[in-house]
Amino acid sequence: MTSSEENYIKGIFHLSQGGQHSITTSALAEKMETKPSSVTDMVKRLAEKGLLHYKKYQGVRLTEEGAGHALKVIRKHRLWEVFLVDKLNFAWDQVHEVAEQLEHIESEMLVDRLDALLNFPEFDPHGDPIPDKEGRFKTREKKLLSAMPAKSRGICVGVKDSSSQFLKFLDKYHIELGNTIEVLERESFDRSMHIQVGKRKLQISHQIASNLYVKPQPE
Amino acid sequence: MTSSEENYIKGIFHLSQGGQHSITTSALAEKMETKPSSVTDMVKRLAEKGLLHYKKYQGVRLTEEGAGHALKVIRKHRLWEVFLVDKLNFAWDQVHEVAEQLEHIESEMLVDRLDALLNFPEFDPHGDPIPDKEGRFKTREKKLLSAMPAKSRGICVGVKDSSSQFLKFLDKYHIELGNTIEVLERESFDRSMHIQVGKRKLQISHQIASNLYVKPQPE
DNA sequence: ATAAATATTTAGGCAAATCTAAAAATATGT
DNA sequence: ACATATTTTTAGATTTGCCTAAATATTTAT
Ligand SMILES: [Mn+2]
Ligand SMILES: [Mn+2]
Ligand SMILES: [Mn+2]
Ligand SMILES: [Mn+2]
Repeated sequence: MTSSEENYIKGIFHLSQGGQHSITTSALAEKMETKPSSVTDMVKRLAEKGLLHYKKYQGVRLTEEGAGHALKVIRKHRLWEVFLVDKLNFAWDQVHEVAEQLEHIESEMLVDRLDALLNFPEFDPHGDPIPDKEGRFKTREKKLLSAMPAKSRGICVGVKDSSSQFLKFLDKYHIELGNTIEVLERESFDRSMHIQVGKRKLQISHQIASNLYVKPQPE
Repeated sequence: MTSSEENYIKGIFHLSQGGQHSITTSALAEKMETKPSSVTDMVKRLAEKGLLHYKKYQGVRLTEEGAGHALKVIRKHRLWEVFLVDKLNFAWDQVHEVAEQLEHIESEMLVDRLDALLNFPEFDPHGDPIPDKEGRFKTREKKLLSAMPAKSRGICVGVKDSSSQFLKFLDKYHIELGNTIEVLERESFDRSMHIQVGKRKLQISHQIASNLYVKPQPE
């Protein structure tokens, strides 16, 4: 399987996580930053190889085999991200591009040994779950901070937007995965929020709150 | 630069180390395990990009830029080999294939941090020198064991053949880089040698002796 | 229900990297 | 020197992955 094929499979997998049964040509074209005609070409090849189901004008859906392959690529991507952060001291906004390359390296031994070196991490630096050898991964209860009511608390467990700009913004305000965040007050006018992170109080816009995942805490 | 282009540049660089001024199309075709006509195509493209000098029927020679690029790829290849052996416990006969893939990953930060993680190694698991950031590398005096006279001693510092079969053969007889090897006697008939490795005495064929490099020791 | 807008596919082309077969240049042997 | 052998290049095809423009199917709006 080529890198390009793997990227398409991964793109389809991610779009499928959004709940849709079938992924349209145009949605996939947008995701892959390519033209719909190129997508049609590629999905025909992938259907040929048994990695997805494709009927003209009906969009695509991964086969078991296709989804399995997607999970392997995602596993590699996220393990490499952990490696870059934990072992090479990359910042969490610097790892994605390199992981995009490393995820295509073929060697089962490499992946498994890397997994062991990193102590079998269950989540990547952005809070996304890492599939194990069999493709299984932990899910955890999480809600967008923007969906949390006033007076509630949660632990920051992930980001929805993992762009370098957003991650650097979080760094600037010292918001990290693992922090406890309490919602002090919600402004209905602009949907901004007053929150407390550890001892610090700050006000964040809706845009920020709607890209941070928290695990709601009791009490 | 594509992986394929990098592989050609690396192939030419290695052939050039054998002393020839100019590398012929057929020599390169053999090295790259491809057809001469494919080589002609590729070297035209590489000449176009300024990575090598090419005149029809005259063979090729790397430019400064081409050689510099080759050194970068070789640096990455050998650093990754060290990583696989030192950090992921690969055997020295298992690293080459994976390093062939990893050497094409593009990220200067990755290479430099990896170098640091490994404590700036100067030689790879097969005894080959690792170029530094500027492309400079240590050379050390080394001779083929087959060229050592009787009663002489040397330290095993490298292999000429780094095929998995040869490396596994050395493992089987517990011959490792760093071992002191003494030549006890040379058989002129079949050119086999009686050697002493540490406390152990053994007899090795010319084929083995002519693929092991030693650094001659005084006395 | 029909027309207009939108989405998707097809057709035809291009660049990279490979191949085979044929042509051209170079090297070798008597 | 000249014929023969070898090496190298060219010509033409193939596959992957992409493009643009045109054709076709589907969806939406009147
Ligand atoms: Mn990523
Ligand atoms: Mn990630
Ligand atoms: Mn190697
Ligand atoms: Mn090596």
